[in-house]
Amino acid sequence: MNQRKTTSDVVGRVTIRDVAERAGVSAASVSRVLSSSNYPVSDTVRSRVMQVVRDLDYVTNAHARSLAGAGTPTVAILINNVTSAAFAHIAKGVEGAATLRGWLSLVGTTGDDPERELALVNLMRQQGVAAVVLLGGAYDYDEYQLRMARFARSLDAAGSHLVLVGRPSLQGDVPATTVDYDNESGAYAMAGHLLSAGHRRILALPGPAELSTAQGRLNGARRAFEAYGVPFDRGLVRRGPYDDAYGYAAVEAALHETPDFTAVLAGTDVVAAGAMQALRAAGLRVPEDVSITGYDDIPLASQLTPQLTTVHVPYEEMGRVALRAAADRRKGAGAAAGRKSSDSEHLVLGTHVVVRDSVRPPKRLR
Amino acid sequence: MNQRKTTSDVVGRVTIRDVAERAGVSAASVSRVLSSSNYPVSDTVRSRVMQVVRDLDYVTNAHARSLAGAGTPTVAILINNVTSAAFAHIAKGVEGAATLRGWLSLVGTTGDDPERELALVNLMRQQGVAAVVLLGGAYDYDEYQLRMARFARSLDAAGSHLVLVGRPSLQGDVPATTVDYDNESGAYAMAGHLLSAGHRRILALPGPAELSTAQGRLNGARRAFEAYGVPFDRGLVRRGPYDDAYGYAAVEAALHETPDFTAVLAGTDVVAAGAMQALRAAGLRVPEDVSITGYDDIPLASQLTPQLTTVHVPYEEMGRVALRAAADRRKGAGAAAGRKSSDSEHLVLGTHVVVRDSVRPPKRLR
DNA sequence: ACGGCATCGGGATACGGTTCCCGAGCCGAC
DNA sequence: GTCGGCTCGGGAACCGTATCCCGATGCCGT
Repeated sequence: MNQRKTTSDVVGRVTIRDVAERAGVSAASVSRVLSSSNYPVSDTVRSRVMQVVRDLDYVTNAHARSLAGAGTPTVAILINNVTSAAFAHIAKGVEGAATLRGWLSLVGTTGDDPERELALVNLMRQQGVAAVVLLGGAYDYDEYQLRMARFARSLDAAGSHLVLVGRPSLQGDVPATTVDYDNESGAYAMAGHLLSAGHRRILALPGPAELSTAQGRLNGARRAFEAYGVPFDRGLVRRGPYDDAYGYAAVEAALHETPDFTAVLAGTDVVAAGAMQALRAAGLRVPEDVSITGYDDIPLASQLTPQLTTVHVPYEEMGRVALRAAADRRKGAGAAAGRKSSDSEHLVLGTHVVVRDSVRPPKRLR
Repeated sequence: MNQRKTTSDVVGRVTIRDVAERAGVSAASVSRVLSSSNYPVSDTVRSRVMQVVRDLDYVTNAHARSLAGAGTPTVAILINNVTSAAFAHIAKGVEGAATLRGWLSLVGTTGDDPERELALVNLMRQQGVAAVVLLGGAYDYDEYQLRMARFARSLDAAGSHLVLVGRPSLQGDVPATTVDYDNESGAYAMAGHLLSAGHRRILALPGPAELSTAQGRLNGARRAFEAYGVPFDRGLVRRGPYDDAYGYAAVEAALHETPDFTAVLAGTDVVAAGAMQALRAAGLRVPEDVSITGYDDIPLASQLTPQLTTVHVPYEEMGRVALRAAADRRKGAGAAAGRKSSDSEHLVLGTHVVVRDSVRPPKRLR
C-alpha cells in the first residue's frame, strides 16, 4: 500500500512530475509556472500549482535545470587564503555583485599551490561556471603566463571566462580580463609622501621578491626616490613574506645593522603592524621617533595606534568590477561566434594615499 | 603541421559522445574510464580514451553527473559577512575540510538579512547540497527557532543536513547539528583574570543586547563577579554593535560619566581595538592606566600594541568539526531510512584565555 | 574439443527539468 | 456561418552522464 502518490511518504526527492500529478496538470505547465517565463498560464492552473508546491515544499533541481539549458549562472572565486583581509574584501565585492544579478558564487582556496589551482580551475570548468575569478598576486614566471593562457582558452572554449584580479595580466591575444589597481603609482605616492616629509633614510619592506605586487610596489618607491633625487640604498631593502612576523623581524634586524633609518615603508598594512611592534619593543615611539606607512588600507590600518598612513586600494570595488566585466562579456557572447577584437581586456583602478597619524617629519628636521 | 584537426569545430560543448566517437568506442566506455569505477576496461581502450580526452580538453559535465546520481558532494557556507575575521576562519575550516574530502564549497552572504537567509537556504536546497553550514551569532527570537526548525526539516527531507555554527542550538527533536564553543566559560575566565588582578571597576562592552553570543559573554562575566563577591554595576555596561566604533564611543562616553573604571572587558577583539584607541586619545596608557581584554583571538589581537589578552576561540577547528559532523551523518544515512535517536547533535568546543600584555593590576594596588 | 567462466564493450534507460510543436477551445470579424 | 487568430495545455524530444543488462570474445581445464 505504500504507493508514492500519497505524497506524505515521498520523503526523498519531490520531482516536478509529482507536483504535476498532484495538481492535475502536466509537468510542462508546472515548469512554466515556476520558471517565470512569460508563457501564458491560466490563473486557475497557476494557483493550483503554487498551492501544491507549497504543500510539498518543492524546489526545482538545479542540476536538471542547468542540464536543460536554463540554470543559474555561477561565478567561481579562486582565492589563496580566505583569511587575508584584502582578498576577503575582493571576494565580498564579487559575491555582492553576483548576488545582485542572481548569480551564485562558488569559492575554492588554492593555498598558494599551483597544482591545486589547476585542479580547481578544472573542477570549475566541470561545473560549467559562467566565470572564474582568480584572486591575488601571483609569481610571474614564464610558466605562469603559459598556464594562465591555457586556462583562459579552455574556459573560453567552454563558454566561460577568466578574470584575473590583482595579478599580472596576460600577454598576447588571450581571452581573459584583468582587473588591477595602480600598484606602482600608489607606492610612488606613498614613498613621495615620506620623502616630502623630509625622510631620506627609509627602510623598505616590499615583501617577497618574486611576487608581482611586491615588485610593483618596490618599483614605485624607487621611482619616487629618483624623482626626489635621493639615492636609493639597496641595503635598506629587506624582503620577506607578507606577514607581521616579517615586519617584526626585518625591523629588528635593521635596528642592529642600519639603525639610521627614520621611516619604514611597509609593503602591506599587516607588515606595518609587525614593524610597529618591533619599534615599540625597541623603545622607539611611532611616529615621534620613526614614521611608518602601510599599503592596502584594510580595517587594521585604522585600528592600530597610531592610525596608519597607507595606500587605499579599492579591493571591494575591484571585485565588483571583475564580476561586471564577466557578466558583460557573457551577455555580449550571444551575438556571434566570431571573436571581437576586444578579446582581452585590462581594467585599472586608481589608488590614493590615506593620510592618518603614523608619519611625521624626521626628528632632526623638527 | 600542428593542426588541431577536427577539434577546432567543436567550439562549445565537448560531450562524452564526441570523445567516444573520436576514440572509436562507446560513451559507456568513456564514462567508465573517467569515473574511476572499478569496472574492467582494457588498456587499449583506456589509453585511447585518455588520449582523446587530452586532445579535446574534455571535462565531464558536473550537472549531468549529479543528475545521473554520481556527482561531487557540495557544502554550502552561509555567512553574514565575509570580511569578519572570525567568520572567515570558520569558513576556512569548513572549506579546508571539504576540500580534503573532495567536496565543493558554495558560499553565500546573508548580510544579517533573514529574508536573504531564507532565500539562500532554498537556493542551496535546489543545488542539492550535501550540507548547509550556517555561521554566526543569531538573534534568538522565538521566530528564529521556528525558522531554523523548518530549514532543518526541509533539508533533512531532501537528504541534506543543517549545521549551525556559533549559533543557539535548536530545541526539540530537530534534525540539525550545532557546533558551538564554550562562550560563557570563556567570558567567565576572562573576567576572572581581571578580577584576580585586582580590578573591581570594570567597564563591560558585551556587544548588542539581542545577539546570542553577546548575552552569553555578559552572563559569564556576571557569574565571575558573583564568584569573586564583587558587585556587578550595571552602570558600567554599555551595549552596541560589534565594531571598533562602538568600542571607541563607549569608552569615550564612560570616560565622562563613570571615569573610575580601571579595566575594559570588551566583547570582541575589534571592540577592544576601538576602546584602546579611545583611551589613547584621552591620554591614558594601556595597560599602565587601564587594562583591556578582548574576545576571539583573531590575528588583530596580537597585532595591537600592547598585544591583547583575550579569549581564544577555536574558529577554524569549529569549521572543520562542522564539516566532519555533516559528512559523518551523510555516510550514516545510507544505512536505513529509519531515523536514529541521535537526530540532533550538539558539539561544544573549549575556549581558553590567552595572556598577553594588555592587563596589569590596577594602579592603586601597585 | 568443448563447456564454462571471467573479461570487457555496447545499447538502452533513467536522472529531472525546459522547451518546441501541435492541437483544442474560444472569440470576434467578415 | 465560417474562418482566422489568440490563448493555453499537453506530449515528446532533448540536455550529458552513469549504470544496468546482455552479448561477444578469449582462455582455461578436463
